[in-house]
Amino acid sequence: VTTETVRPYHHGNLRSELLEHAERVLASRGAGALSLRELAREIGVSHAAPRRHFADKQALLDALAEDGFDRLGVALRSAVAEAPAPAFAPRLTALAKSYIRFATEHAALLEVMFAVKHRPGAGESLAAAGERAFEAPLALVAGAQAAGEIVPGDPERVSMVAWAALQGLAMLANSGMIEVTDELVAGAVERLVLGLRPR
Amino acid sequence: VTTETVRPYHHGNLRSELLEHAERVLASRGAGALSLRELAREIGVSHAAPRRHFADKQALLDALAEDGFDRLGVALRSAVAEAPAPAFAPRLTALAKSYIRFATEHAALLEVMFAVKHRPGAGESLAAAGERAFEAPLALVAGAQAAGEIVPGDPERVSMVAWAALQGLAMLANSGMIEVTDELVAGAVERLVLGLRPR
DNA sequence: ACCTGAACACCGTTCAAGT
DNA sequence: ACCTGAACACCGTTCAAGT
Repeated sequence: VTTETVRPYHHGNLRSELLEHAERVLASRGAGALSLRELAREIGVSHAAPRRHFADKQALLDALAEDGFDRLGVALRSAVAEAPAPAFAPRLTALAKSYIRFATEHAALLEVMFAVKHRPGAGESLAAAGERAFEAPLALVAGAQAAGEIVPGDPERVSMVAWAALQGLAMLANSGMIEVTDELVAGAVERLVLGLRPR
Repeated sequence: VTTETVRPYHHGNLRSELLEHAERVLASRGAGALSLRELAREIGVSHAAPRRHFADKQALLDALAEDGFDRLGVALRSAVAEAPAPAFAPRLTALAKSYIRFATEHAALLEVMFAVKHRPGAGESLAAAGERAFEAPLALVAGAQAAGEIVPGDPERVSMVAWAALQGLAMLANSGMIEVTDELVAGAVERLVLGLRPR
């Protein structure tokens, strides 16, 4: 009996504490440093305990990715809302800067989010989270199409180039091959907008 | 004394055999399945033997990445050379298709090539290989600029959007989030070319 | 329902010793 | 110079057993 609070046998919120610690490891030491045993050790629980909440390591990674998509969605939504002007170009610029910021500030998380092969099983709820994150960008494109600001056609198809370009910029930046500045992002968006002009 | 050839104590070309086996594992089971011990086992050498040729696992991955960049460079060079017409658009299309083909056919290798953080140390020769791979695309852009086909300016900066877009398409395809067809690539290139038009 | 402890089959890395 | 064998400190996963 010490002054410390006694750890109950039933931890109570092990799942969320695992995710919390995992995110800290991800941010500070990268995806490669994630170890279920270490997480359990730090939380003060047996190495087999996480098994109750995540079937395996991949399940934990999927949960982290899902959470990441949710947070990305919030960032993108507010970026569109807070853009300096309601026209397409300024909004896409705001979106792009927000996306690049998120990607570079959460490099390891992004790696997990876009890890090769969204598994067919877990893909269910993870894919849904991914789609939700990109609702704001899609709505922006659809709106600009309705206003005749950009080329018509399937919004997903039309916005694919822009989406891919941002994804690529983020990735190249994170792998240390280029340095992404707000200026470079603005220039890239300018060309993307030109490419999407009607006619 | 059997009919088998006797394994000499000094293997002779352990380094290249390690790389060869590693690439097979990469292609068939992904980067996560790569194990130095397993490679050594399959080659028939002790688990400590690879240490002589690769300081650690990362050194092997770096060597694989460097080789990957070399092969990508070959593919891109011949794509430009074999394009249907010498103008910018058809050549960029050929380049894009070749890039996407390489990326999707060697998904795990691409993952290794663009793994987060090109380490400061090994980056030396790896970064050089990366730059060599993109010489052909850069030359294409510079040539098109000289011919007045696309906007002037630093070729690296000008081609960044296109490069990033292709990288993004490849990555999204590899992570199973989109399906990349030749048609989609052609459409993306079309918009990129429009965005690069002078004026 | 949730967690523990021991066990299994792996890892990467190091290092004295062999040829 | 190049490789081996044993050792160290880890992993993820499984499963009977505890509370």
